[in-house]
Amino acid sequence: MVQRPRGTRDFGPLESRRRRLLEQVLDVEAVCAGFDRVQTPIFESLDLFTAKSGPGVIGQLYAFEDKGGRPLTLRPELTAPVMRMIAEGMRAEAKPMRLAYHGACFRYEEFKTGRYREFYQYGIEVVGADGPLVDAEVIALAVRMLHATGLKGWTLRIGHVGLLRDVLAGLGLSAEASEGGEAPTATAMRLLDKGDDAGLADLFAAQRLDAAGLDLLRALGDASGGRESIATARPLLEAHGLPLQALDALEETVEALGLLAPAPPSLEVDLRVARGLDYYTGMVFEVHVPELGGEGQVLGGGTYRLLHLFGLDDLDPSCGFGLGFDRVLLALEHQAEAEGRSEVLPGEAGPKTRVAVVPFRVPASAVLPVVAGLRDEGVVVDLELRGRAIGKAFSWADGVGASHVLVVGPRDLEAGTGNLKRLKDGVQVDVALTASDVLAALNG
RNA sequence: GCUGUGGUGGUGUAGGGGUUAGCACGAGGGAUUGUGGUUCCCUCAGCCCGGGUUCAAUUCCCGGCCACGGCCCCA
Repeated sequence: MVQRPRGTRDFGPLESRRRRLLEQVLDVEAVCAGFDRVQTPIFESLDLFTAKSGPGVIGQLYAFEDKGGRPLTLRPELTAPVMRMIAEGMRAEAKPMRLAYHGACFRYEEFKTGRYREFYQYGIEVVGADGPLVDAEVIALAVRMLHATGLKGWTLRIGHVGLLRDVLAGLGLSAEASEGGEAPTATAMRLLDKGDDAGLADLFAAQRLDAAGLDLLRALGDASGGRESIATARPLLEAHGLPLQALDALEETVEALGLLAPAPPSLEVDLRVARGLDYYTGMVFEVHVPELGGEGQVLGGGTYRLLHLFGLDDLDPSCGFGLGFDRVLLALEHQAEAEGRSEVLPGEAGPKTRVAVVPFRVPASAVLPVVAGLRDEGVVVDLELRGRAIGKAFSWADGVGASHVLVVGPRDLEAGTGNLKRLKDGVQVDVALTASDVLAALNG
């Protein structure tokens, strides 16, 4: 028995329908916010990702060579390919560009719930503009999308790595990497993001820095909560003579967000959010759900500089986010189960009218015109293909989820009619064998 | 990368060193050659893979693979 490769999944009819619905829900929000869908190849040049993330990523890539020896890889994410596409063919587009995308990505790593080797990402990018209003538009779209999916209980955390870097530099931490190590600021941001206070204290001691700086970081951490934390942070920064522009921008963003999107179930302005990636330069944000344990982050993004890698310095910085399609779906499924709902997304059960047409001991050609005619009208029609006995035909119709059965046997054929039975209550009527008559009976 | 638990028909399960490996749902056929979702009968189909211990392994041991969790990581 050949099995599917580790970390991959099959999606049956119900799951497929659910996935298409979720994608549609996200698309509606993206389109209404002026975003256009784009698509990039499933595989790319290996260089594209090593340029963005360093050579260390190769270990987690499905990398290979084609027959000409060209180094390629299945894409591990979608942001870099979209940036590449912009550099390659969208230089003449009106700016800023609002792009949305969805597709499979591949990472070779241990998989578990919410984490697969083949996984799906939905994302958007605003390219060619930056500032508090852009940030607000991006977060607002994320909020509107999650809101539209019906997801509950999620937490939005907004931070600002530019602000954080200012603070750390102001406290005397160097942004320069020591030989073979990471920069002290980067270490500090990682520790802050994890909430590792002891680690921070060690770092300050090792760097021979004033422990008063630690107190400031703790105070900023304590200031994290709702949007009022911005007001709390302001005097703290002022007291240390640190710049306030980033904080002002963040305040403007949060204010605009409140006007552009419904209030999230929980909002935290948390200046410790660091996202761990060094190409983020300004506002950063992420969304967590409680259902997924350690894999609870379902969305993340922010303002970043990547276009300069493609010679488009003038388009930096940009802003966007990636949404973990699989994780959002998992969280929705968990929530539906907890509430005893069988439908995870509305409408996933399929069409309510579905006609099973059974040619019973008559040539199938006698019913084919009405099958085609009904399909022309957009009715979902199943045709019995195995010449089953009448009783079995009904069992089959029930099994495929038909709402009605249209039986055409010798007697009907002679009269030019068929017998339409509504399975729900067993009501039967004879109808002429034309699409319009059957349709009328279905609606009546 | 570390670590915990588990793998019996398609699905869900019972059992257990020697068994006709049980049950339910499912699928196919029949009772019922023009009316299903009730009933009855028949059929289909299973001990994850490899090695070891043993007269004998689906059962015990080791390894692998797969699945489900918790850390590390997560562009």
